Formats: sequence, structure tokens, C-alpha cells
Amino acid sequence: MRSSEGFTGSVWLRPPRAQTGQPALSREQIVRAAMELLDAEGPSGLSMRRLGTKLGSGATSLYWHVANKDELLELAVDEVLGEIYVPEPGDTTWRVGASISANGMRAALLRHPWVIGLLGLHPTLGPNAMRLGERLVALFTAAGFTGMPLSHATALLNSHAIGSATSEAAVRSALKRTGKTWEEVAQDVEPYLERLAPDNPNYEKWRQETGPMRKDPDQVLDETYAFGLERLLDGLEMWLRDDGAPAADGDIGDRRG
Amino acid sequence: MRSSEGFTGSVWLRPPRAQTGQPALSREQIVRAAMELLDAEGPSGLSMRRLGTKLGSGATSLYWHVANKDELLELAVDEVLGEIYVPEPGDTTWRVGASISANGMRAALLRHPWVIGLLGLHPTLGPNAMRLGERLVALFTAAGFTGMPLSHATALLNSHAIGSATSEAAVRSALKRTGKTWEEVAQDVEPYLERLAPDNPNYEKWRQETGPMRKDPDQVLDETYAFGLERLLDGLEMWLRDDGAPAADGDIGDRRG
DNA sequence: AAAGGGTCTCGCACACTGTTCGAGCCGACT
DNA sequence: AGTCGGCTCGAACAGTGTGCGAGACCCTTT
Repeated sequence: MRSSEGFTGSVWLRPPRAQTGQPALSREQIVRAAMELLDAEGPSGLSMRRLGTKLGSGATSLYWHVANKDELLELAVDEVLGEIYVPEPGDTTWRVGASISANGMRAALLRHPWVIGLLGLHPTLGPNAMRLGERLVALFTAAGFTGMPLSHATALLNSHAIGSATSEAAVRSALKRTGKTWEEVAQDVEPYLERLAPDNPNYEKWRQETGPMRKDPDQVLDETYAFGLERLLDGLEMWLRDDGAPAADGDIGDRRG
Repeated sequence: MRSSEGFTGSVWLRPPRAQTGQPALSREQIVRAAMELLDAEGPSGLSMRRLGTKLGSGATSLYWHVANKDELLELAVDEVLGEIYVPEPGDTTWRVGASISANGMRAALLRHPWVIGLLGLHPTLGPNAMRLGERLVALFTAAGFTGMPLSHATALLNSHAIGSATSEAAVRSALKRTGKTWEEVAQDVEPYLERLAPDNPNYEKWRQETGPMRKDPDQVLDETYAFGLERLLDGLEMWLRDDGAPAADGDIGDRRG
């Protein structure tokens, strides 16, 4: 069986295995252990052999419960999505609900940064991903969205969480890997920036005017994310008010500039 | 030398190698060839040995020009960022300029989907990434942004491009991998969705009301991206008009809901 | 009680990976 | 003529994902 010979062969669409013997090893257990390895040491920390010994069993035993390393990773990704909480429509404002959802997604991705590199490989349609979709649809329906724009709006929210988390994970991993502080890194990069300064006049000017980073990177990254989220929610709210009802179905008014 | 013992050891901060002998192999050539392999066969298609034979040289010769496979990938990522065009401030409206930039970023990421999985690993500060930053600063400065909000605004634009491209790449890669059409995939997934239907009432209802996908996935993905971009630009424009001038420096007015 | 069959574990083996090391080549400068 | 630095490369090492087939265990049927 080829590693992925179609959607029909995907983990999610395949019926689960029957189970009568002595398990000693279960899919959930394997996935959980894999996540622990990934959280602790990143993508390179997970190998089938290491996972096997961590579970006290042979490496190839895993292949009874999981077709593939790829499939194992898919399962792990869905597991992470299961950590995200999306409020019920009645619990709060739509806007706050959307914020909580996006915050949760961002937090989950930053808690398990290895997920970020996997999101672009397969569409995740595991049960937790579906539940996430369900809850978001509920939230945005209650807010007044319908049809394709509803799907577009939830996609926008997710995109922001994913995109932000990607950028954040990059700098966070650099800080962690080097073990340096924000100031030390800034000092290291300084001469490089100065060498490039003649080519980047606008950036340099902005950098001079804004001055050195006074806040720690956590706070800056939080603010960057939060600022974007507010702008995006403003945009959605505005669309809901202005164009939502009248132009219910027709073409979207993009490329208007 | 450890693979990455700090920012000081990063490719970008290290002075380039002196060069007098007979090159026969150059860093640019290597990076270009690596990109070709990656574009053609994805991340698993690139191995140092294959890259070596593609260039007609021994695999280990590459290690003279490049410290690492990781470093090679960093160089390739920056190369991709070099394909993105950002208009000059005077060329168009700010809004159109931002759209063009984001469109370019999204297109570049979809042309080279392997980049997506690498963006979260290291912050890219190669020359092309810097140039990108420079141009965006120019564009957003001309639009009236200053200080931290300027940085937040550009980050938002990039996040949208990255996040959208991630989601898109997932479905595009699935379609390509399985070789199936959109309708065939939908048919494959159908029974799974119906099995989960009782748990996802809102999603199901939305699905029923919206009806089957009439358009091809390219168009749907384009629309999703474009819708999000417009909402986001609306939000930025609104902020620029309302809060931009008065609250120039202080805390950002987030968490307002 | 015996036989059969499914579930599950696992050692071996294969092809392949990234990377180190040290030997050697070749052109240029002294 | 000799040395030196840039550059190439083959051999080797430790480690990877995974296919295969032998077996162990337990439940069911005869």
C-alpha cells in the first residue's frame, strides 16, 4: 500500500481496527507519546525507534496501529486542534467569541510549534478539526454570516492565527535555540543591519525613530497579534453591517481599489 | 561547530568566503538547483546526495559552500522571498500597493509550497527578506503609519498571506497527490461527513444551505483569500482614519470588546 | 482437548539520510 | 621550486522509515 494513494486511504476515512487481543499499545497512547517527544525536542526528536523505546516496545510494533509516520503526525495535529476552545454563540458577543477562538488557536500552535510546519502538508479533517469547524460555523452564523462569506470569515480568523503563530514561532525558536536574550540578539544583528542600511533607508529611518525595543519580545509579539486581530474583526464587523445583508450571494466586492 | 550555536553563526551574519580557486560550484548555483528539486518533488525530493549528482559533483562538496542542509534551506527561503514584488509608494494607492504585495507573497508561497513548512523554524533575515521589509515600511509610511503600529500592520498583511497560503497549500497538495478532481474528493469525504453529521449540526445546516461546490477549488480559494484581504485592509484603513493620529504612541486600543 | 484463526509484537534487513574526516588536487603567489 | 589556501571527493558512521515473516497470545469453534 502506497503511503497515501488517495483520500479513500486517509486515516479519517478508514474504519478503525477491530480489537480483541491484548493491546499493550494503543493508537491514543502512541499519539500522546509522540506529542511529548515533539513538544520536548521538536520535529527531529521524533523517530519511530525512539518512540518505540519510550513506550517500552519495538519500533515496528507501532506500524500495527499507525500506517505511517506521516499518518501519526496527522493524528497528532488533530490532537492539538482538540485543545482549542471555541465558545458557544450565546456565551459572549460574537466579537469576543471570535477573539477567544483565535487566541486559543494561536496558543495551541505556540504550545506545539511543530504543528506549524505540518499544517501545509495535508488538509486536516480529523474529528477535532471538524468540531472546530462546527463551533466556528455556529459562532459566525449567530453573528449573521451565511453562505460563502461565512466560510471566508472563519478562514480569515484561522489564517491570522496560523500566520501570526508562524512568524512568532520563528523568533521564539531562535531565542530558545540560541539561549540569548532579546538584547543580545539585537546586538548581534546590529552590525549586519548597519551594513545593509544604505539599501534600506526607509526601514532605517523607521528603526531610528521608533528607537530600541523597550519591551520584551513576548509583549511585542502579543501586541502585534492583538493589533491584527482587532483590525480584522473591525473589517468583518464593517462588512457585516454594510454589505452583509444586501449583497448576500453575488460576487464579492474585491479588487475594488 | 554545532549546527547553530547562536545568531552570530547565522548565514546572514557571517562574512562570505574568499574566492580565488576554480569554483565549478557556487552557492547560488547550489541554491538554485535545490529549489528546482524542491519545486519538482517537495521537501522529500531534496537530499544532499541527489543535489550533488544533479550538479555533477560529489555530495560532500556542497559542504564547502554551505554549512548545513538547514542553512541551504534558509538560503532557498530567502531566494523565494526575492520573487515578491512590492510597489513603490508613489506608484499606486496605498491600498492597492498592499494588495499587490500580499498577492505576490501568496503567489510565491504557492509556487514553492515547501517554503511554508520552513517559515516557522528560523526568522529569515536574508537580503531579500530585508528588502521586503524595507519596501513595506516605505509603503506603509507613505500611507500614514508610524511607530509600532506600522510594524503591526505589515505583520498583519504578511500573516494573512502566510496563513492563507498554508491552508491553500494543504488542499492543493491533497488534490495533486491524489490526482483526483474536486468532485471526486467531495464524494470520498461525503460518507465520513454524514457519519459525523449528528455531532456537527450547525456545519451540516450550513453545508445544506450553501449547496454543493459549484465553482472549482482554485476560484473558491482565490475568493477566500481576497475576501479576507479586503476585510483586513478595511480594518487598517479604518484604524488609520479613526485612531491613527490621536493615539499616536500610547497603548494600542485592543481588547476593547 | 484440540485445532484454527485473528490480533498484535518484534528482530532482521534494505535502501537511504546528513555529516565528519582526511586525503588529495589545482592554481596562484613567493 | 615550493608552499599555501581554495576546493573536491570517497569512505565511513550513526541514524532514519519501513517491508517482511516468524512467532506469541487469546478467543472461538469443533
